[in-house]
Amino acid sequence: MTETLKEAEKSRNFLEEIVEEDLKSGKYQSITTRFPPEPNGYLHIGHAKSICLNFGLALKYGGKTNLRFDDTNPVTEDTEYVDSIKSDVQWLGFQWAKELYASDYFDQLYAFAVDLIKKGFAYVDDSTPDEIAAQKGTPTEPGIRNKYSERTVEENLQLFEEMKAGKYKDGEKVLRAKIDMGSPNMHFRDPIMYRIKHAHHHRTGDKWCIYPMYDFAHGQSDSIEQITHSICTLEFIPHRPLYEWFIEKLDIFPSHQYEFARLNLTYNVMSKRKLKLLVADKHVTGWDDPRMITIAGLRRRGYTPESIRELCDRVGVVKRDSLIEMSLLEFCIREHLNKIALRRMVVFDPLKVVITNYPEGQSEMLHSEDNPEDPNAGNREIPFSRELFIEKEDFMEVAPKKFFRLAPGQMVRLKSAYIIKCDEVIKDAAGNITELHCSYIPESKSGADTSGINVKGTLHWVSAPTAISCELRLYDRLFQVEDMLADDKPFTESINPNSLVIVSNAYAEPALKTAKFDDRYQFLRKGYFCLDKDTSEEKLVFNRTVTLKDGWAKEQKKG
RNA sequence: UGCCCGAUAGUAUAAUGGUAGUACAACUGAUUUUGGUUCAGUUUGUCUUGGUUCGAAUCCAGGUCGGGCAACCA
Repeated sequence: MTETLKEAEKSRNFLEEIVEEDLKSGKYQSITTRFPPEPNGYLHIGHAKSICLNFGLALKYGGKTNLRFDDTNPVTEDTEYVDSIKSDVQWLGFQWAKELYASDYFDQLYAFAVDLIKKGFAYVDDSTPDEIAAQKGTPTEPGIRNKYSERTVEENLQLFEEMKAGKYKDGEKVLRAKIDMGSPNMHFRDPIMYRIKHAHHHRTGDKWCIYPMYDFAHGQSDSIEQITHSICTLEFIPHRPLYEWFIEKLDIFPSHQYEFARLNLTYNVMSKRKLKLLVADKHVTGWDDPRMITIAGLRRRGYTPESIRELCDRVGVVKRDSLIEMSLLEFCIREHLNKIALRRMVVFDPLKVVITNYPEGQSEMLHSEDNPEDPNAGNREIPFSRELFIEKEDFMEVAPKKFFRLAPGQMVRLKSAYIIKCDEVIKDAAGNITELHCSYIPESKSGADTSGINVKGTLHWVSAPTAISCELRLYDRLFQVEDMLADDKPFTESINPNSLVIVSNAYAEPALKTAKFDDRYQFLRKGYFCLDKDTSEEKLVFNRTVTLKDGWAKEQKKG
């Protein structure tokens, strides 16, 4: 074990420090956390950070984590989202102790509300939403209490029961906590606990027409489950005193809330509302469009759970806002894919090459490693013949001196095959290059090279007679603005028009005919790819997960 | 002009009163049958002003800057 690794092990984030202290002091024998999504959209990579944190903490310290759906607003929620969330959490590699729903606690929550009414801490308010907002004051001016706050306990009890019984229409009445209309914390100005919604709930059906607000559901749900560490994002900090107030007045298990900074990524939006809009307005093909930073999108794009967990590990857990560079996510996926991806050759933009000194009709099978990083990955055979395809961009008629590829009179190696020399450039009447005539060095066969020739460049290639056609989907960032949160424009105006480029007819080596959905591929010198679900009998479709780092592109930029 | 958070290289994070370190990014170079990988190296940092202290990124005070809070959303 190296010195630096020891150091790294010693370094704990602030939540780990809190948990360790709580365990050490005997405050808790073991910890329980929860991941509490609202089933109103698909999970994104920001949720992945929360998932890794909540499940990771419990895993590290021998505790449990519940998956609890915060389903207190029936009009936005749906079982489609419940299903997707469950499968995404599992795909990320985590297993919850219990699958729970805030709606499981509706009866208990109602009883809690009755308890608070009896204690004089809650009242039924008939004001309209506008009136309530007006009476709330502003951050710099205190609010005012209305006459409804003076209702008796008996009156409140009866009215609340009538609300539950469906006697009133949506918005006609609310139940409010009686706290402090002059509090500098806006959340203390008699927050709404229950509102009337005659809406069908995805789990409780039509049993209820009143639903608890987040503030009156979350802390108590935590408490019911005996959550020891309730971890949420920074914007809930002002809610914490209220979270504690309800628990104290109800005199129930004291869960505690801790806040960390949500994950932000450059060139991305991290808001369910915005992601939903991208789907609804068809800027993308769906929640699992490979350009989306949803878990489903990343999965389809070819990201591995390992790489996403690695990112969440690396970004850290702190209380200050941050914006993580996409290059870190790309580093994480390249690091993993480099280890596991099977190497294959695919020509995106073909240029025909005829090996003039290779006999017509002849062919041979060449051996190549499936992954040079992993000797256990095995080998495959690649056909070689007189007619090949190489990448158009790998040939230049007039080449700069650092161009280590093909040019008239120049030699390159064909990966796992022979060294070839470009003898002649064939053009059509319009002057376009149609093919290259090259000669190969028979003694330069890969693995048995006795030619003594050293070449700077190695190209990928595909034998023409056995090439198979496939479609390639090349993805780029969905947005053009680095910091989307700081951007004033409507976010849809920053969409990258080139976020998807389709190569409809690329040539692949025959081994890809049997490509599998779970396998990851590196198309040599091009990038990492995976099979897309749109693949059919007639057509193979591959998604580009991420490009390879491109040193040549950098060199060119320098001019 | 209220209240609550926060501030360490380009980005992110560590140092818990005692040598400012790590990763990503960038840049050099070596290796390479992927201009990939790998390896070696370089550049860049404690918001500010005071105070406490032998000693401050760390503690205290003022300021500056950034974020959040006035949904019958979560």
